[in-house]
Amino acid sequence: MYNYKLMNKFLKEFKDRGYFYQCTSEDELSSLLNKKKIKGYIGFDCTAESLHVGSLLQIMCLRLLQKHGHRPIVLIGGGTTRIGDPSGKDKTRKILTEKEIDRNIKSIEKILRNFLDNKDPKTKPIFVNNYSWLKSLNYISFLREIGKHFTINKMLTFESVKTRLDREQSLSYMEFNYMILQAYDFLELNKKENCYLQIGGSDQWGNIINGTELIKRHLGNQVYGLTTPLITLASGAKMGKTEKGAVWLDKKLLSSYDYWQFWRNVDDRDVYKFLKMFTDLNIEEIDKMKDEDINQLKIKLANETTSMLHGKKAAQNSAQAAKEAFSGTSLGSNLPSIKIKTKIFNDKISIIDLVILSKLEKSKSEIKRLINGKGIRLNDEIVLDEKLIITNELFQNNYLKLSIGKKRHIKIELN
RNA sequence: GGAGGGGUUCCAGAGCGGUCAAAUGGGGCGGGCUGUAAACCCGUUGACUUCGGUCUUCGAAAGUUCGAAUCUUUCCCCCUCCA
Repeated sequence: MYNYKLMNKFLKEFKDRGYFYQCTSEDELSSLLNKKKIKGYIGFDCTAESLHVGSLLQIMCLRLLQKHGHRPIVLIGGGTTRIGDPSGKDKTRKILTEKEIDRNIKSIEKILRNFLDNKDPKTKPIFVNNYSWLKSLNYISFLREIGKHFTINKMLTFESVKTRLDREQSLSYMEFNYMILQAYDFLELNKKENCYLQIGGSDQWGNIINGTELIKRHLGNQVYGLTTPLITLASGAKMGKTEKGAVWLDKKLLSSYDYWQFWRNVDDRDVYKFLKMFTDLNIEEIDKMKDEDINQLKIKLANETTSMLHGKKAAQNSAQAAKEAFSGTSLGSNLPSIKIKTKIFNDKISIIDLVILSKLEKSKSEIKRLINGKGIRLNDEIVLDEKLIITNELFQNNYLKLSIGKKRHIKIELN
C-alpha cells in the first residue's frame, strides 16, 4: 500500500475531508499530481433550473483542485442533457426543450462562478459545454472511431443498464448511448484541454471508467477517475432535498436566510462531517473543535457555508436575523420583511388574510388549523381567535412580527 | 401468443354500492419536552365557507343507480406466470 504520508497533498486532503470513495489508480494519480499541476473536470447536468446542495460536494472538489494549484474544468452537459443519464433513474426523464436547457445552463454557470476563484490565471476555471462537440458528431465516423471500442457485452454489465433491464423497465437506445457520450467527453477534454482527471459522484463510476478506458485505447493516454461518496444525512435521507423542496444554491429560489437555516438545523451527528466537507476551515482546526458547544458549531457551519455562496454580509445578516428571531422578543431588523399599505388595515384585514398576504401560507384551512394548534403568533403573542381583525394599534413603530411555528418569521411594515 | 393480478389522497397500503374526504403506518406541519438537534408524547394532515354546508379527489372516458373509490363498457399504464 502506498505510504499515506507521501501521498499527494491534494489527494490526502480529498480523503481527509471525506470526499473520497473510489479511484481508478490511486498511487499513480498521486505521483502524477506530485509531479505536475493538472486539469481535472466534473460534469454538471442541466436538467434542473439551478444546482442544489446535492451538487455541493462536487463543487467543493473543484475548489479543492484550485486550492492545490490544479485547474478545474467545468463541463456543462448541454449535449448529454438532451439524452438523459440513466444512472440511478428507473425511468426515462422527461425531455427538456432547448429553451429550458439554455436557461438552466446560464443559471448553473453563474452559481459555479460564485464558488470558484477567477483571479489566478493558472487555476481559473475553464467552462465548456459538451453540446459544442456533440452536436456535430458524424454518426458513421463516430461509430467507426469510438463505437468500436465499446462492447455490448460489457455495456450490459453496467449498473445503470443492469437495473433497468432487471426490472424490465425500458431503456431506450438513446439513453443506452449516454455512457459512450460521457466517455467521449472525457476523450475530447483530454485531447483539447489536456485534462487528466474526472471527478464525479459514486454513481458516475461506470461512466468514468468508460472514459478512462476509451482514452487509453484511442489515444494511449493514462487518465484517472475519482469518485465521491453519496452523502446521506444522519436521518437516512438523501442530502439536498427537504419536504419543502430542494435546498437551492440560487438566491432567487432559496433566500440566504433559509440557506443559513438549513445548515443551522443539521442533525448533531452530521456537524463535524459537514464542517470538513463544506467549509474551508482547516481540518486540524475542525478536529480541535470537538469540545465546543454543538450549537456554536452549527452557527459556524451556517456562517461558513452561507458566506461561501452568498457572501459574508449575507451570512452575517442571516446570523443576526436568526439571533433576533429565536432569542428575546425584540423585532428582528434583519428578518425577511414585506411592506403593506396602511389602507389595507383600514379595510379591516383578518389574521387569515394577513398570513396569506405574507405568503407564509397559502391555504386558509391550513391557517385555521395552525391557529387552533397555537401555531401562529403576532409580536410573539399567540393568536387564539381565527377571526382576529388586525388593526394599526398592533403595530409597534410601524412594524408587526408575524410568526408561524418557531422557525418562520416575517416582519410586516406599514407604508 | 395464452392465463392471471393491479393502478386509491405526499408515499406505502386498506376499503370493494350509502355511515368515505376515504382505515392504518410513514412523512409533513403545529404543540409539549429541549438546544432552532435527536428521541419521546399530544394534536393535525383536500379546498372554500356566512361554520348550516358547498366544491374537487380514488388511472382516463362513458354508463347503470335515488346514490359509485366500490357495479358495467371502452381505453391507457404497470406487474406476475406459462409458451
